[in-house]
Amino acid sequence: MIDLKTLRENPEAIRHSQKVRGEDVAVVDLLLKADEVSRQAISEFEKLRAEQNILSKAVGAAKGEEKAALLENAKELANRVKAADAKRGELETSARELLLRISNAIDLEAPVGGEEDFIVIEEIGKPRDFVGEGFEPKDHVEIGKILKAIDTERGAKVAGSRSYYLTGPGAMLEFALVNFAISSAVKAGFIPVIPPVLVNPAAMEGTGFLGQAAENVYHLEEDDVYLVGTSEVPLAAYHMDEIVENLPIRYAGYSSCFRREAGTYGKDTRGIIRVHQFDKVEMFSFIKPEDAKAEHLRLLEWEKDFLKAMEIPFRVIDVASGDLGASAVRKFDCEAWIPTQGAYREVTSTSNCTEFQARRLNIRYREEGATKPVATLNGTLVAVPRMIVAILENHQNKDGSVNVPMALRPFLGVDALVPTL
RNA sequence: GGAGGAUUCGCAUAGCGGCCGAGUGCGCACGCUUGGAAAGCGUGUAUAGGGCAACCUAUCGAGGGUUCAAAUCCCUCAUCCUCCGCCA
Repeated sequence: MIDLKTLRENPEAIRHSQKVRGEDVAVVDLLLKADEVSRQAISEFEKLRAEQNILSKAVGAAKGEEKAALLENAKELANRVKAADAKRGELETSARELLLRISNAIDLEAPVGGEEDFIVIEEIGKPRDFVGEGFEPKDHVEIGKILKAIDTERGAKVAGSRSYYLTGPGAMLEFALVNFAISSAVKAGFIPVIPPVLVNPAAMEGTGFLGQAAENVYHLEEDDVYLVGTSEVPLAAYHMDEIVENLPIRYAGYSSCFRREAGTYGKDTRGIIRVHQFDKVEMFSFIKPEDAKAEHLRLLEWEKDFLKAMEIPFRVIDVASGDLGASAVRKFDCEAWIPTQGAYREVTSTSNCTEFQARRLNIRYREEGATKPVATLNGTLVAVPRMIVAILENHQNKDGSVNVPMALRPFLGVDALVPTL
């Protein structure tokens, strides 16, 4: 949620933000009006309430006839207070609803436009020349089959489309990736966390996943809990309703992630690029707002380090305004080169959410006696299936074996994955 | 799933329907004292909204209700603890 005071002072900035995001601009002025009306109602209620408090005390002190007379007044006043309170409640609720519909005020440095309007910030590493090497690269499904590492057919049999088994070397690869990721994160000062993946509505709502993103979230109706699509949710909500100290606080969460992938029927139907369930190590920072931009670049740097360690060619893009989540003011994606698609595909992503999530979740820190909302940022360290895709495809050999990146070898215990009979 | 008990200011606790936004202890901050420290003494110590301010308003797990007035009475829910049952 955005800051109302800032909105009152500079509504134009929010109007502009809504516009470049391709979202409703009119809601800004509706909110301004609703805010004014509700504040008026609050002050009316408070005035009456103050009167009532005084009168009530008088009733308590009075005796006999005098008391009876005061009670008469007090009853009448109580009704007016009740009415004013109800009105206040209604107006506050409607103002809040409008407030929750407004996305975070975009970073003016973010490129303007839609999904296609990203800016490539840099390209790191060079795609391999498979033609020059004299063979046609196989896609990860095929290699996965040869290595007995990925089983999408049985995944579909048991769990439906977009499901898979990681077996043998595939499973070992996950453990190696996760162990490498966590140990790197710990070295960098992150606190490793295994969070709950089943969360209550407050956590889901507070992180902004019940808005436009709601259709991609699994909801268990009987118990009114949600399966998280990312550990960002439980990590952000971890400090809900708290005043935190010793910023920055950095967590590296390892969890399963669940996504309905509604409305993606035609896309990425082959393989494990887009799946309903996967494991991920996510970085999450709580930091002073003035340090958020610098932290965003640090998170990006850690993501780049990981991809470099995986020896995978990739590029970094600055995602355009229309393609940002509601909480993010700016987002950088790292896209790995996928040889069989001849394209860069998103493997990690980092967002600066400034104080947007913290305001909703009521997470603050102290500064000069006052409390202020913290800034929150998140970034993927490794999303396992997509990283496996990138590794298998980029490091494959003609015979279907796959070289293991140097950094992973200590964790995997082998230099190459080779087909077995 | 069943039966009890609990939830108050960072922690531990007190709290009669009006004198309770709330006492006490600990902790913390500042001051006095001291050569310095401890002890002792004193003062302060929740959050949020509104107002230039004095100040006002709200919040005693959450939400409803009764009442002129609710931390206190009633209802619903959540969480925690103990016991029983069941399962890991």
